[in-house]
Amino acid sequence: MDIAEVAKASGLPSSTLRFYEEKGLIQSNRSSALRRQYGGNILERLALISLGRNAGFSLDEIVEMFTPAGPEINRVLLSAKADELDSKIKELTAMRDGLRHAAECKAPSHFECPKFLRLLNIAGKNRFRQPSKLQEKKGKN
Amino acid sequence: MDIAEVAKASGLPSSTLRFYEEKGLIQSNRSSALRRQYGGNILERLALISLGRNAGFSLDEIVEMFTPAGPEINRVLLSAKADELDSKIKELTAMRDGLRHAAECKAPSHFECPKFLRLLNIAGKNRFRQPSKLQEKKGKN
DNA sequence: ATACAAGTTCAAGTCGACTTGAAGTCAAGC
DNA sequence: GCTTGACTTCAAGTCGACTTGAACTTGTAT
Repeated sequence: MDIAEVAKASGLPSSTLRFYEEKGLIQSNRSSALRRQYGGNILERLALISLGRNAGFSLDEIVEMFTPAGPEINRVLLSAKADELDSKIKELTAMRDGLRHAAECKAPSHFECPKFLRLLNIAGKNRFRQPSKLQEKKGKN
Repeated sequence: MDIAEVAKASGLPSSTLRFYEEKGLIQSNRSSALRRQYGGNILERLALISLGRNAGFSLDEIVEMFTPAGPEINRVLLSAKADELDSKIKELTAMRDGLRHAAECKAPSHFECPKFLRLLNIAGKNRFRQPSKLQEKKGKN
């Protein structure tokens, strides 16, 4: 597959594909002179990347997961990420319920409805400055 | 409360408080010459903002929710946001389960384990380019 | 042979959410 | 009356994830 095909099939612009390659997220072999050619698993890989991004991972984190740097490290990382997702899910659930309520509540300002606030407080364990933002500062090299 | 107190109580640097004010997220009355003074509800408001950010709303979206621009519009917006959160929650849940499995799975590369991939595909309804990124392009005036 | 489309590199620009820096204001303490 | 320290404004910088632009090479069509 050449870059245009992959771009079309994935919906990603070719600039993004080049950028991902530069970041080490995907690979290509240069068939002819300098043109990129992609293998059949490229779409699956891109889907995975997109999924990871959707779940809140940074590109750097996704790179780390792809390359099994250390066998132990990755498992720990994965578990930790799962835990983060778990609390994020709880938060979003509370937020969703709060929003649903607010959409039906007749309080003048949604954000001042006591029921709404109570719902939100469930998620508000980590108020203000979120301590784990799902992507930590990572300081590459 | 002056800005230092709010900063300490909220954990937000004063630069952020000024920035939020500029964006219209919070207000202050200038007591003495030019120094900001904040009312008692400021912390609640900041908590709400933080919560919204955590849930994936942009600052512009949060501003819109605070100001009841049109009574109908906001309800619709809120419902729509709740729906978005709902699908996001489903995605994250699948991702979390996938990660949990991967953390225990003995496949060489986690992202190549078929069970992991199957789990992820549940979330993969919207593969690649995510169509609603939870923050839409909004083009302010 | 030449034009053209599609690829390439590399540098710079964009966007949201802040942060940082320079330069100035002001009340309080010495 | 002058320093100090906490505030102020405004401009510019940062960071991640891309996008855009300029300049260049290549394979195919005319």
